[in-house]
Amino acid sequence: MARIKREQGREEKRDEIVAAARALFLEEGYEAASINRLATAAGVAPNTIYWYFKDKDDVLVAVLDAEFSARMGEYQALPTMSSPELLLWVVNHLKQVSRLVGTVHSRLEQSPAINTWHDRFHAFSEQLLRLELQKSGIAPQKIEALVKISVFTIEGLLAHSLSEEQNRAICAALVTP
Amino acid sequence: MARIKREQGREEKRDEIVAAARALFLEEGYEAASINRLATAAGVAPNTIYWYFKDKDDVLVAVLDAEFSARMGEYQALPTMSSPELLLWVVNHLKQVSRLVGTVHSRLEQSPAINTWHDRFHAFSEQLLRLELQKSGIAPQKIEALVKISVFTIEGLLAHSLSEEQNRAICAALVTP
DNA sequence: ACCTGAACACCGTTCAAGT
DNA sequence: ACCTGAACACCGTTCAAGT
Repeated sequence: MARIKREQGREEKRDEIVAAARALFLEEGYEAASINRLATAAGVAPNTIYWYFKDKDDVLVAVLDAEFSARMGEYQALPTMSSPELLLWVVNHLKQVSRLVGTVHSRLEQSPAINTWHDRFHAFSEQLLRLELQKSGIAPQKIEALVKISVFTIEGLLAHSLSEEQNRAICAALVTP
Repeated sequence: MARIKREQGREEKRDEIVAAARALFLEEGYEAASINRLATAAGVAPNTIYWYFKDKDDVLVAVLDAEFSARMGEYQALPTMSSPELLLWVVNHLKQVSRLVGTVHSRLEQSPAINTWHDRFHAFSEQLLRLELQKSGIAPQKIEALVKISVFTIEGLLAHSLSEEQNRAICAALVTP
């Protein structure tokens, strides 16, 4: 009993740190959000972070995991859409966490953990896109190239923010050749 | 006379630091290449760097400028190519400095100087691409979207390294819809 | 004008010590 | 098991002092 209660307490504390980290990483960016500031925001001593996480990148992975499972629910509850509409929805949705997307790309080289997370996320996203493009009747031999081009375009739209009209035109041009 | 000679000496010293920085940034990455290591490589004291450059990002801008003007010559001396061939040439060429490309994107938020350089480079590259696409007879109303998609795809190919065949297929799919 | 030694305020992380 | 104060080795940058 006591053991179970203690375990729950641990999970909750961890979640608090993750929530504080998500907010800080989005508001100030990963680099500017020091362990010191994060610890203050979460109400613990700086080195306490290391009781719950291996290092700073491990905190980032936890934030990404939480974000991913939170947003997957919304995706699955989505009504049927055309392919360009769907792409635009994804772009606008990810735009709210585009700072995290940028951080992931900038940490790829230096953190194997982030790299692994990134690979998994890409494989997952590409599979979703592949199914979507198959449904919309694209020529099969072009699908693989189009999947990559679409993913790269989504990343580009997130990194260099354009107007809503430009986003729309680009998503439309992608899937209607 | 003496003044001119001293000015040349300054330029040469600056160029030496830039050359050392280019090598270090490519070998170890911008973040890992500390001012200390850079100073050692260039044979000066760490704070001497600050006599020639405003800050570390200013060194990066100097490296980018040098790289840009060095590579522009090769581009202009290029024989006539089809659009997909040209895209592939650019990708393979930029791949040799893809670490610099990644660094630029990861510093965009934190450095106004890098941001300015990045904007200029994008404007320049997009103009080249626009002319190229006009020559190859793409429908005019689709050119702007295709320019962006092409740029984003080039960036994607540099960031996530794929096989040569995949690169070729993707470049071909881009300009032959 | 050019260069430096020494210091500054920070960073992520570790460790011995407490409960 | 959980948390901390104090320290470690680094970082980019600044400044007073030298030539």
